[in-house]
Amino acid sequence: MTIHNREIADLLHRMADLLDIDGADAFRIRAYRQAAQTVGGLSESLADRVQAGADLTELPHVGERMAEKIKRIVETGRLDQLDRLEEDLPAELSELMQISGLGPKRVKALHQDLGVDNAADLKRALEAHRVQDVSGFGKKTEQTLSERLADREQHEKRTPLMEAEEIAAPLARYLEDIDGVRALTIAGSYRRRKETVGDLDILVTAEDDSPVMDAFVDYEEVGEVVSHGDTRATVMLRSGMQVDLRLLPQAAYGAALHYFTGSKAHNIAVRRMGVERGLKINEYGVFRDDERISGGSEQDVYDAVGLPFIEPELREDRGEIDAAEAGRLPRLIALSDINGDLHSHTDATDGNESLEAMAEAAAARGYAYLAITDHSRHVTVANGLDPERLAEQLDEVDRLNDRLDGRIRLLKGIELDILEDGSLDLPDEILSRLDLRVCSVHYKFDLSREKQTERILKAMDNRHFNILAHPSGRLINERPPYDLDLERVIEGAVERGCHLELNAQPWRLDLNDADSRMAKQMGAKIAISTDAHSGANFDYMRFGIFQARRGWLEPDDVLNTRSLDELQALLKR
DNA sequence: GCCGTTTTCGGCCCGACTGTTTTCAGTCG
Repeated sequence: MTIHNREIADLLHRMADLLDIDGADAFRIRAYRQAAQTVGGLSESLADRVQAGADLTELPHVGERMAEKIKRIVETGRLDQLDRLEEDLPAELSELMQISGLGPKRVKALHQDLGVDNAADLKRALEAHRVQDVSGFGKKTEQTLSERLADREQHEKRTPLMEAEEIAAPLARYLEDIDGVRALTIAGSYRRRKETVGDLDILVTAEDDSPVMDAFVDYEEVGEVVSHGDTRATVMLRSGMQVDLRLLPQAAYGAALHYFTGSKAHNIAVRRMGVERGLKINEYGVFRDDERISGGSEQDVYDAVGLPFIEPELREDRGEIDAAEAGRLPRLIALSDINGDLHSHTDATDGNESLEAMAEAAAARGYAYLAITDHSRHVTVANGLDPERLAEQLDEVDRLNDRLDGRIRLLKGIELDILEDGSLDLPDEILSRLDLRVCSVHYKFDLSREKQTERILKAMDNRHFNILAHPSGRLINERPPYDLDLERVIEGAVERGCHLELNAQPWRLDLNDADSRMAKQMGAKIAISTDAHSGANFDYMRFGIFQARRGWLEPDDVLNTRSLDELQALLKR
């Protein structure tokens, strides 16, 4: 069984945590954490790289010794040094470190003084009020730990971006209405448009006498006030979302915006460039010899280190700094570049609205074209179309196109099922009458990596195959991606003149950011599609755009930025 | 443990808040 990058990253993270608890050198610990981050963010399989004899030291934060360890992990599934650490420190201690308020020192104290090795032990120790007697702990700490532990049990997942927006928008409106509040930005992964958000980091500037800090903790949705100072406060909302508010001087707003937008790895890289130039960069500004020289805008920060502005979606330390230095930052795609939608359903199958209503909704968004891609017959639960019903729909599309009089052009399409043997579930005769065919895996998610890959590649051999829909099949927080050699699938798509979808449904966002970027680099074209089941669903497009931007996509990488003529040329194979 | 057109040794981001201290350690972001 080949080991996944995620598992390698987990081992390295656990190594870092146990070293931390063991009191090892802080920079050695960080080296493991950085290497784990590199491994976790990689799209192509490290196991495959190792087998191909690739030089792993080319990866950021991976040196000779780390490369050797990763090789050993790939070969044996284990890490000797970690095994040795685990003789004295239970692996579960690493999980205790995830609990907010517990770091390496306290975890070690709990382990040594109370024999607490995991969350269940901790819960018992807290209930017996034995924690407050451990040196460095007290009654208050015991209380907060009890709350955090209970909280964690009911809410441990990151929040999808769309939900985060629904929580953030009313809070932002509430804060903006407080006396004296001037500027407000939600920073952090929210601003980087990451597919899920851990917590909200809100930055405000305000008049000196503004009651914003007090008003924040009084917000009606606040469940618990975690901390409450003059310039910084943290609350837990009743939804389970943690929110940090920071009050900043106007002059420092740009520097703070940069600092709190992150990512942490990006910030460290920028600060290091600052240090090389004799500058200190923190959330209050850019300093030379303790003298503040700028920091009112984010551009000030980038100016200080000689870089052009880097869009928040790119700030993940995935090469954006090198690209900025070389003047090769992408011109990221924007919502306004989108010219149509290539995946939508009507009430003929599992959509909620008529063909005409969908056409009108798409036209209202200024689109030049909309592909109607109802389900095919294999998806019986969705009342999938057989050849006869599809033929009827095609006639209806013709009639409607006439009535629409050029306001928008409906494309004849279908969402085909890729069957287990790699065939498509409608005959070629009817498929040849269509403008495009979107093809999906909707069942048999548990095939082996080899079989799933072959299944899709075989389907692409059919010359009617145009776009592979939601290529990984994952549902955020609900269903992991099926096992697939995505690199081979992309390669196969490029060879055959097929394309891949970035499905914009907020719970799919599939392809993800890293995979979108890999597809781009391999020369694939991507359709950003909403998979709309109602007219309102066309608004999901913005989430697809966010993910695409995080994947470094430019208008030229995307199918549905094209004019109708260009699109039709690209769909020919 | 990583990294390097100043360096193969000696650096590695840094400030706010809390609770337990009695001047500061631990944690977080």
